[in-house]
Amino acid sequence: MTKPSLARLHTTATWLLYQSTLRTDQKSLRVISTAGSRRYHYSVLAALDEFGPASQADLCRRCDIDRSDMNALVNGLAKQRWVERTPDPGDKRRNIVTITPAGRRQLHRLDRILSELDEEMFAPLSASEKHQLIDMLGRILEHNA
Amino acid sequence: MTKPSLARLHTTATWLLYQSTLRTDQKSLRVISTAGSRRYHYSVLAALDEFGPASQADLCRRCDIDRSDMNALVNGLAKQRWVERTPDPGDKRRNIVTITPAGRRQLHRLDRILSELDEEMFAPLSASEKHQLIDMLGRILEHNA
DNA sequence: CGAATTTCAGTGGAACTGAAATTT
DNA sequence: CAAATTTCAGTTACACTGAAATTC
Repeated sequence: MTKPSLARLHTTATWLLYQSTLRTDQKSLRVISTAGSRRYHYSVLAALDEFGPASQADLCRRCDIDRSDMNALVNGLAKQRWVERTPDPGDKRRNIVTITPAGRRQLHRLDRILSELDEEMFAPLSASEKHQLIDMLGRILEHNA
Repeated sequence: MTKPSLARLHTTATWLLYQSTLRTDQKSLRVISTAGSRRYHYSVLAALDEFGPASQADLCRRCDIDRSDMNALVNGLAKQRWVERTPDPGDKRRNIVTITPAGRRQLHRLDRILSELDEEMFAPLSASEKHQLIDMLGRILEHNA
């Protein structure tokens, strides 16, 4: 579909942000699901890869994901054998979640398809513009945290 | 919550776009609902204000909203007396949707609170940066339409 | 005791799909 | 007949809430 031509919607950043996300999101969800994953598989696997094994609560804080959703996420990841969930011997409340070699492969698969998609969807921007966009979004994110 | 510190997520525009929107959206939904509206009340009322009475299908095309959702939207707007839905005498398949004076007042209310919010949420950006962001998002929107 | 962790049940707005009924 | 419009029923992913059970 073409973008709406409504004057006032086109001058509000919130609206443009929402609509842009809607469109980039549809595409990214499509390629993520063809890879057998969901959106947040990426951030959880990335967190485990970057910081090592962690409890679910740690992952929640690190990825900014709700505890309920994290539970369901780890269920799904464990079913695919992309992570292992083992009880923490030092603290019986906790699970320790660890990424598996297969999980790392899936992470790299997601790395690849998502960066391809990123290039495709932001193709109209020059390299410096894209860099600037990333910088601005990061600041917006922090400001509205 | 603070933003996740994951390295790769912070360099992908798609991800930052999604996360930024998530946060700006929570706030805008909150103020919209305190005004008694839903997100798309704004675009539908704006379209009626800007282009005059229209059929539901016209509104769908103009606002890029699904026909099912448009139906529900017009139901809600009509219940609040912000629009009137009358059969088109010239084409019995169609409804003609018209904005009421109360609808115009609601539109201006939404205009006000949304532009205030827009300023607040994008406060970290300078005027020229914000202008540039709006320009870039518009191009992304068109490119991924 | 209070606080943290995991887990489960459920809610709500949103985007979308498919199909029926009517009219052009 | 095909195409357009409205309407309804239902699905899906997601963000979130509340609460229970366990452990620190």
